[in-house]
This record gives sequence, structure tokens and C-alpha cells, in this order.
Amino acid sequence: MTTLAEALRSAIWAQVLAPEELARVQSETIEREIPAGGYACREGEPVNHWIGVIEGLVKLSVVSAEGKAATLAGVPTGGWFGEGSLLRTEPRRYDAVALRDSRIAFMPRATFTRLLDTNIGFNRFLLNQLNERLGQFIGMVAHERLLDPDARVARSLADLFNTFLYPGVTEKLTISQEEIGYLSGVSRQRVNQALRALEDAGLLRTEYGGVTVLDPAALRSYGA
DNA sequence: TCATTAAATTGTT
DNA sequence: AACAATTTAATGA
Repeated sequence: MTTLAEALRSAIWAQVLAPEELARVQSETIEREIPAGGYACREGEPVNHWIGVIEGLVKLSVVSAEGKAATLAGVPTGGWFGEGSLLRTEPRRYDAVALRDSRIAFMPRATFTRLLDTNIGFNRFLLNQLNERLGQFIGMVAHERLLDPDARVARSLADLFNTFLYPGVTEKLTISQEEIGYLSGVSRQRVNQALRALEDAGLLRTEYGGVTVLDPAALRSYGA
């Protein structure tokens, strides 16, 4: 099992840190275990940390006034989120639910702010991350009308496969069909059906406990 | 190494 | 939602 220190050292944004700075970040960042179904953070809470997934899978979601839930993104091992709320100094705008037992890193606001103020490379990373996220959301909005479950499943998987945001994610995604269902807002049965359609189309291969992505680009544009 | 069992995941209705 | 089938992981002979 990777330790918190190891996970921080291998994070993409940590590659631009000097050894002393990395050590300082490691000493200031804490880890918490979140059981499946638990919250890493909740909407409306004051934002005091930048949050990273050391190990596991987290779903970012909002609930509308009518109580309808919408998934914004899935964050797998190696992903970090919450920089938007930190930058704007506003309450958390979404829930982060662990879809499986997960180990979550919490970097204090002061640490995050220091990196932002002192490290150009860290700023460049954040710019890229925000840009990738924006691209995801644009794609989401553009395809919102197409409620075709096959396409939704395809998009969820393609987003998870984002190699910049989640460098640890390889073509073999370790994710159950049930978890895909939570991310894409589709029943597990329908996920099963969609996966077979996508497999028939040659975009991926289903396996026990996961799927292997064969054609990421086609997956992203499926149904468009 | 092999057999047994429990747990997780998948396939189907 | 429920059920059966399949795969994996863990256990002990």
C-alpha cells in the first residue's frame, strides 16, 4: 500500500517542487480514511483543504433544490480537487462521496496558498488542471441532451481515463459496473448493457472488476 | 499445490 | 430489486 508521503511525492504537481518544499508539504498534509459511502467533504462546508485521492474512487456531485442528484466528475487514485473553491474563498459547492473505501489526503489552505505564491510550476499545473476540467464540463453540457445511457457511460469512462488529470490511470480501469453506474447516473443493469454495446463497437473490453479502454478518442465522442 | 469457502462482481429477469 | 452464475481471494490441508 502506498503511503501518504509516497503518494504526495509521485503526484504530478509535486514534480516541480524542491526537495525541502516537498518535505514541508508532506509534513503539513494529513490523511483520512473514508469508508465507501462516506463523505470526503460536503456542500456548504467552509473550504480549508485541497483534497487528493491517495487510493480509491470519489464522486463529486450536487443535489438540486428538487433533490435531484447530478454527478460532476469521478476522481480516481491520483486525482486532486477543490482548488476552485480554495481560490475563490467560498463554501464548498459540491459533495465528495467515496464510492469505495478510500484514503484521502487533505492539504491545508496555508500550504496550498504558499505553493501558489511561490512556485510557478505549481501554477502551471493548476492552470492545466482547471483547463482539463473545463473541457470535461463543456463536453458534459454539449452532450447533456443526449440522454442515451450508452453515451453517458462512454463519457464517464472517457473522463476517468484523462491521462493528465489522473496519470496513475492506465488503459485498464479497475472499476466495477456498479461504480460506473454511480458515476454515470445509470442503473447497474443498464451499465452492463452499455458496456457490451461499447465492447461490440470495439471501444473497450470488459473484464471481471474492470474495463480496458481500447479507443479513448472514440469513447469520448461516442454518440455525438 | 489443491480443495473449500466466502465475498465480490457479473449476467439475467 | 432479486436471483443465479462466475471470478477472485483467503484459508487450511
